[in-house]
Amino acid sequence: MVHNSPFARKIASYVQLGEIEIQSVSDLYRRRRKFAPGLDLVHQGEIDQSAFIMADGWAFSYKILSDGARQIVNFHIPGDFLGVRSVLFRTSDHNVEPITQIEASEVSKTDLFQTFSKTPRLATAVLWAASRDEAMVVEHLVGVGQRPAPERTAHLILELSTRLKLVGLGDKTGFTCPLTQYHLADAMGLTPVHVNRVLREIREAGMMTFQNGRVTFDDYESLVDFADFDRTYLDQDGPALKM
Amino acid sequence: MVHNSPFARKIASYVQLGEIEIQSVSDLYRRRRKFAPGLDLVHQGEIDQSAFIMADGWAFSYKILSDGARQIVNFHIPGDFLGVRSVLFRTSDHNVEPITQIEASEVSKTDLFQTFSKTPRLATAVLWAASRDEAMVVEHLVGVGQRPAPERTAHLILELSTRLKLVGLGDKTGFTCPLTQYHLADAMGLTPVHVNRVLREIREAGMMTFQNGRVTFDDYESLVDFADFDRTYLDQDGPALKM
DNA sequence: CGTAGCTTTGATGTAGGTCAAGAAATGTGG
DNA sequence: CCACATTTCTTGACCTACATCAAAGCTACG
Repeated sequence: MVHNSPFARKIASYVQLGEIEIQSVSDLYRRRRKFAPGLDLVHQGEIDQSAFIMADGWAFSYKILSDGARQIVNFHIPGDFLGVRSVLFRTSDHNVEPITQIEASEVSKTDLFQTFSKTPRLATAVLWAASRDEAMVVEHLVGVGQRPAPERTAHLILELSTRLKLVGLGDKTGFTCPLTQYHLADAMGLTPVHVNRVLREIREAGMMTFQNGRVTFDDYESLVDFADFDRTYLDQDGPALKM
Repeated sequence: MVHNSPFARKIASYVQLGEIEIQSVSDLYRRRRKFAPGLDLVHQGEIDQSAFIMADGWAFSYKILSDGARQIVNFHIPGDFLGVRSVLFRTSDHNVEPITQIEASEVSKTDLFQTFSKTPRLATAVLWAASRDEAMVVEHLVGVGQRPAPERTAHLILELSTRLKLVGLGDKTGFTCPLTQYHLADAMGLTPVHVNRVLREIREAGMMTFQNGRVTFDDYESLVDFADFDRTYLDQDGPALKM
């Protein structure tokens, strides 16, 4: 039922859902639409932006510099609630583009605020998710600023794996992954050519294989070790619910 | 009076402050303490963290990797409200260290929520400030990922200048700046040695001088141009107040 | 079944890192 | 207010991680 949706599954792992919350989630969830790959669903500078709950597929948010360089800020997978910030506060300062065909529910500002006042617990969960996203951006900054390319790559893949496992996509052995090496490159501030070499290196070290739309962990433990990946990162110890 | 404080000044530029709001701000503001440079006021992993309103001095938030590398995530100046995220949601995932001696008001979780329910307009302003901080982190990621060192450096300094001007510190000619080249290096993912060379280059190009605790703009227009600095970045067109 | 988007590899270039060491500045105790 | 210590800054010589340029082989799907 509702709990089968990635969003509900994720939310439920943060807060105990009661009758009303389940109803609200299911309301938000019902109005799903499909979006084609490559067509931005959020763009920079737009006002009165909606938020989106991702139900299926992959997307990414990014910024473009005047010289055409693209920095991918984060990837979005099923269960993600994206654009909370733009909705709450003003114009969007970034773009969001689907990688695959995606299914997402558009949540208007009004809907969001109504849901918030009806079900404060849900509001907490949503804001908690937003705060998790922020932590991820910080982690990306740390990676790009301080980690060498191979470790950075391993770290990014492990982060994705962790997030995917939380919504029931993929497991310890690997996951299905529609990203191209160009996506990885723009997320990590590297060239596609170098990403390719780094992936080969990691593969030849027997740690992980990124090929044919699939990531396979050949030695998960070594990879975690190599990337210096914090296992508690993205762990939900739950939000400050007692408030 | 109250409006002379950097925090009130900044908040007032977002929302119209009424009687009650001014009172609240002034309440929060009164309980100031001094903190010595070098002693972290927030550390990673700590729970039930307070937020802080910076009244005077400079600080920075950062993360340390296991190999000792440090990534500075942002600098904090008077008027900044820091730690909103940690307070609202859980344990802190980063550290905050004062650069100079600072004066800051500690705002407990309880205080914050009380203020929020008493003065919703203030809540909006605070969340808006938090969202601005997030935008800055994204911009830092873009810089570290895509901009060459000289442009990156120019951009960071211009960002600081813009923020400082908003709270009445510094002007078009420059600002007082307690940052060392080590700070700049760790914020930008460069070595101090290279930062030094880049600063020289920028200085010799007649654009800006970073010396003796002061940044001087020798040719502001060229610098903005060189850094591809968006003049509307950090502009407050105001939050979504009509809600 | 062709053409456009990916991936892979090689040869070569360069931005920025590392190592080293002296010069300024800044701070501290007497 | 001066010696001395420590932290910053600056510069030079050299090195490496990653970029650039180029081209060939894959894959996919219209």
